[in-house]
Amino acid sequence: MVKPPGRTRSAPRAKRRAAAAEPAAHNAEERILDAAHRVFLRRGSAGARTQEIADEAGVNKALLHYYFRTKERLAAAVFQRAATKLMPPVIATLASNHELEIKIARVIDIELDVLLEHPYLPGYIISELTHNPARARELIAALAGVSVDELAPRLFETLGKQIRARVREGRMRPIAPDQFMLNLLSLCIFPFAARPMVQAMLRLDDDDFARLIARRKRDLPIFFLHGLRP
Amino acid sequence: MVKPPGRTRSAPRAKRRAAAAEPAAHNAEERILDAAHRVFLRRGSAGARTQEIADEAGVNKALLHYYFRTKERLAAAVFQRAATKLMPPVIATLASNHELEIKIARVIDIELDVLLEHPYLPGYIISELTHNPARARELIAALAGVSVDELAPRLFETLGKQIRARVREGRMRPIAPDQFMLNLLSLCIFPFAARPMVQAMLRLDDDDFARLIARRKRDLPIFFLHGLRP
DNA sequence: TTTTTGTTTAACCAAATGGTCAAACCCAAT
DNA sequence: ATTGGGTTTGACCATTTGGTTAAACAAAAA
Repeated sequence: MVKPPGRTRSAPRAKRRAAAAEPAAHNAEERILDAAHRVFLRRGSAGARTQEIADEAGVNKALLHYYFRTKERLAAAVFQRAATKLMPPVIATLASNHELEIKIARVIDIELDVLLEHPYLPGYIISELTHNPARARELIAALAGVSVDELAPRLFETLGKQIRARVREGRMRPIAPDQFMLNLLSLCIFPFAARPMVQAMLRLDDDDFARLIARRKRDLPIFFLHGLRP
Repeated sequence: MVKPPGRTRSAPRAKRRAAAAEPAAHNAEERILDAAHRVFLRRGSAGARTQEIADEAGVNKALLHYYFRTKERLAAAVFQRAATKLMPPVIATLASNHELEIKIARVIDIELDVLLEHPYLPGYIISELTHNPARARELIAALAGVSVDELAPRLFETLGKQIRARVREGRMRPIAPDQFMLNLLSLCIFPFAARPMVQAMLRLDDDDFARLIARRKRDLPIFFLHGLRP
């Protein structure tokens, strides 16, 4: 007598219970989403099992179909959530009105902080996007609520303007804004995306890796700025 | 009466037939491996289906258990093959005795060429490594046949020596060899790893993307070298 | 207290999936 | 022509997996 199959599910609104018993806390829907996040991130959406998610959420498997109709929808929810955590900070900073040098320093600082806190996001997102290119649309949609048609041009416009100004002053070589951004993001994100490879190749434990990133946080701004000098 | 279960399978050695009929050519084992390569790359090893591989190889599903005992082993074979295509060129170049500036130019040139030919390798490898960290060992083992204990030190030693020389000449800021390599690889590989994201965000079709990479091929060496100047 | 409404579960189910096996097949050597 | 070994296949199987359903539960509304 519940949930006529096909209905869009009006979000259940339970909100009592500040801290529950066994697993963590929160209401069931959130616990499921959190568990799904963990499981999807370590297994990928093809490798993730609904049973494992249910177990990790301390919940019956059927309940996760009650809240999220299908595994696919749950995966989409997790992906959106992950992408939202990763991209907006950078976009916002790059689109801001700060001076170019400040922007660079800020993006590096912010991005590396976010990534240190969620080291496996890049690997997950890249994996997801590689095996499910359709997700790219969801990603850009989630970026800021605004469409990419609106955001990207504005971002590249201000960025390009700033670059041209620096070039006129003779303080910078010309560079296309998209290459500018690509270089910046490459240097920040890649080490995390390739983290297992990096750790294996350089024989680093987790602490070593954290130190490596800390060093990058110091060095990258200079490296990047010098790279653009005439 | 064939293949006693548990035996390691002595590699079958059929080698006649220069060009066969339907699918492509080659003997069955190779066709299977090729098909597996394609399927694993686009679906990931968790998402890949043995049936799809068999179909794409034009072969009965049982045959692929005959040649590769399990899906897991087939996946390992494909991974090794993929990793081998991607890493050795760079390693060899970096470990060579060329001048540092030449090395940089060469690595960028070679790596971008390889990646243009196999654009989805980075995404696949990162995905695989993220969801199956154990593969990291296989990777470094496949790198050159030599163990990482042997290769990495030699590589970083010559690299470090060259860097220190340049620093002494006042032509370069000091930088740790691992950071040097990480920066170089980041700038080369990331755009391919994040290709779906990049294309969606910058609204590029495949040709646009190829042009973007062509431009990088010109710009990266200068960017990288300038980044290291004092 | 009884009803009602949203939540949670145990028990099931059909389809998909990796894997097996005995038989058929092919081709070279006897 | 017969034999013998590697190769290929159709049919089959046990499990796993995403998904469903009817019933139980809990707490607020009547």
